[in-house]
Amino acid sequence: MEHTTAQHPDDLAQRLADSGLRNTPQRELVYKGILARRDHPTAEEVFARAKAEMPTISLATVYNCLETLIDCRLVRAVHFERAPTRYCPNLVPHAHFHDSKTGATHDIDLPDELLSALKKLLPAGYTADAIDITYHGRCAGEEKPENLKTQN
Amino acid sequence: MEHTTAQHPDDLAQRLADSGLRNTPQRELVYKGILARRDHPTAEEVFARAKAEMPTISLATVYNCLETLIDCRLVRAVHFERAPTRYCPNLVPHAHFHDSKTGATHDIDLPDELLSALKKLLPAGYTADAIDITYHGRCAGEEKPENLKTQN
DNA sequence: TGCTTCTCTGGAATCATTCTAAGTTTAGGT
DNA sequence: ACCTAAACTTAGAATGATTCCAGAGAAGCA
Repeated sequence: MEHTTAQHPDDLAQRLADSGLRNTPQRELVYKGILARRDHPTAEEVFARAKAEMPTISLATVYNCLETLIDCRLVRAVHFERAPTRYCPNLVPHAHFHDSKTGATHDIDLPDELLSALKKLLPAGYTADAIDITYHGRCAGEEKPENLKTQN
Repeated sequence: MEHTTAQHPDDLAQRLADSGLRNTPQRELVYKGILARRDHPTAEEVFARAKAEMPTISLATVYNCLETLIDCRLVRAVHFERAPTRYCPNLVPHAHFHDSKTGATHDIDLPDELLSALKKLLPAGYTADAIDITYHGRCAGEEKPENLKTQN
């Protein structure tokens, strides 16, 4: 459970340096693509955003960069069933609400009490490093958005 | 959130009939394979168990039967990251603890209070049909089991 | 019995992701 | 400045779980 909040492109260089990694244009671009909108993009979507600025960037590089960002704890991977992995720059512990109609994803903040209540459910000897929580349902007033290029 | 408890091979015929589906040897076998052990097998593992009794059964059929069992609410699909889907005959609302060393999976019962506390976190207008909760961590006293054919 | 529908099956197809091998860049040491 | 090793990027091949497909089998019922 990591509470650090970065959220800013400038933090990237620092975090990379801390991990003994290099700051590259590709990594900046990928991070920027995730930070640009809080819409939990897939690798393909990040790829598309990056490509707009650097047409030569490859999908493999996007995957590599995403992996790096996760290692640096600047980004979290989010999974819904076996759908393509989504990437999230919100580092505060939170759950995800997944709208089954529109496919939109919303962050839900988790109070500390709730997290510790969850941990209390574990039998003796069990240690949780992380708890993933996903709500599946519908949120009113959110019809399928006209422009869903980056949604779903 | 479905609370019905079936857990017995005999319930299969009834549930299938209720859904207007046929009871077939393959469906019985697949269900039996999941009920046999509470070890959250993958489709491949269920396939292996079924094949032992019916060598002609195909993997596609196992996938079909699993889908059917899920539709009948006799089985739940469980996902850990993008690893192969696992299948679970425990229908009582519960979370999963995933041991990151051994890969073993344990059910964790969820008190109703906790589920309603979780639902209270949702903004107005959000309705959750289901909440998936997964713990990632280690449980003491469980070294990598000697025989891990069906684990991990 | 014959037809229609539901199932099963093997193999091909899909698709996100990872791997590979080769080319490029970079930080340091000289 | 120059060289080298290590870190990066890239395109394309490979992987692997799952789904699709088209044909063959059973089962219910008119």
